[in-house]
Amino acid sequence: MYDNLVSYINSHLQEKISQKSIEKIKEIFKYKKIRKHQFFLQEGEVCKKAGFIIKGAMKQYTLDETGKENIIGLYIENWWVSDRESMSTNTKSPYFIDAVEPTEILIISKNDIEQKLKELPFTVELNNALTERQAYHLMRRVLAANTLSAEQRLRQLEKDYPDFFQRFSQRIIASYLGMTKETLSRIRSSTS
Amino acid sequence: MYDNLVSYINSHLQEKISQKSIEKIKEIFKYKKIRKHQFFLQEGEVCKKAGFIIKGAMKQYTLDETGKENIIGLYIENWWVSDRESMSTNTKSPYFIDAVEPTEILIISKNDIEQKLKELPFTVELNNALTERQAYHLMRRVLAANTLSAEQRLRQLEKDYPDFFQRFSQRIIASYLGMTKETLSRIRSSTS
DNA sequence: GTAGAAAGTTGATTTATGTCAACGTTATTT
DNA sequence: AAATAACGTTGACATAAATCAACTTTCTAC
Repeated sequence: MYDNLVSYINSHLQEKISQKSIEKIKEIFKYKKIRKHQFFLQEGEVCKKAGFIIKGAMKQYTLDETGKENIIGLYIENWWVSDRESMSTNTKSPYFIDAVEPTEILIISKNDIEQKLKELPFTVELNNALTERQAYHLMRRVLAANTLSAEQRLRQLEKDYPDFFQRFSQRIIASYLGMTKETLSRIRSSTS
Repeated sequence: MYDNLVSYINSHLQEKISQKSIEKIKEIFKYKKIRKHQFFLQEGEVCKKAGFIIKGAMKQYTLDETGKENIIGLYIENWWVSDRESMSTNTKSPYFIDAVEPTEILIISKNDIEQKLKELPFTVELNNALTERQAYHLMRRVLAANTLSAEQRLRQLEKDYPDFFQRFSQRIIASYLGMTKETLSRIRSSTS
């Protein structure tokens, strides 16, 4: 159950974590099943946790006045979900995060992050690596949004994250790419 | 000369840094003047340094085939410039960074970051704080690009970074916001 | 201080993408 | 298995923003 997380951690560090650390991780992270459509985080909450997806898929989004979802994050196995800004600044999150499929997740509370996780030697390095990766990824998306056409953004996603197309509906992918589902459908039907 | 940097560092930490650390900083960071249009980083280079702007303004951008600048970052006093992805992954940068005004900057080399800076107790915490802030900022920009109209994006920038409008030309701001200079001009003239 | 370049403005036109609507298909739920 | 809802496709149309071009104003460099 914790294998994914442990190998994930190892893959982001210079050296493997100790058996003792593994035990600690098993203590701190709680296994949870999340049904489809169930929320991990809701708008207005202050985010008090982070989750590591073992199995399943989730989406992060805002809702506008008309009820339309604006999807800004898609996550599958071996990805983290959280609103780190809300967590670290203690402010209400503008985001919803919910499960797109039945999902299994390892959850750690903000308290445990701050208290128990800090004792583990690898967390600082790991946290740094993850935040940096997230920043690079977001930078690419800003550049894509500012300079690429709808079709080019789609092609980039097909190349970078081909798995997404098996896991998320076109409606969801379209929103993630900042276009309508109709536009996505037309691009696919013309140049498939 | 180092005052800006020291107070910047203090403002991002729980407790003030020691006099000894300040001395160390003065040793490690080199003061440099950069003329207008001079490059801090060019496309194709592996980025080997980071800079802290004391005075002046810089822009970060890619160039497309037609020679058009796609601006993805604008920086003024008390901001950092670097391509951290290039630096940490040792890959060629796709970005140019140059000075928009005569600029004064404190530069630290990658070597010194890895060797000398690591000894200082505050750097890990600081680095984390900065990367997180960058990530939050980028997330806002992705959301803005995907969901806001040209006018709304402009209004958001006017609100968040009013200083930019005194420092950067409309051509530059338009590109940063992902629109043409003509569109920006029209928005400003209609609803000024 | 003048010449040339860059920036900014405005108008006419084009284009990519959004919106609205109708309809068939595929999933879900009970 | 039927009923319902969500998804995906297609067409007609609307619209925000890009493009192209001409022109004025402001910088910048010699």
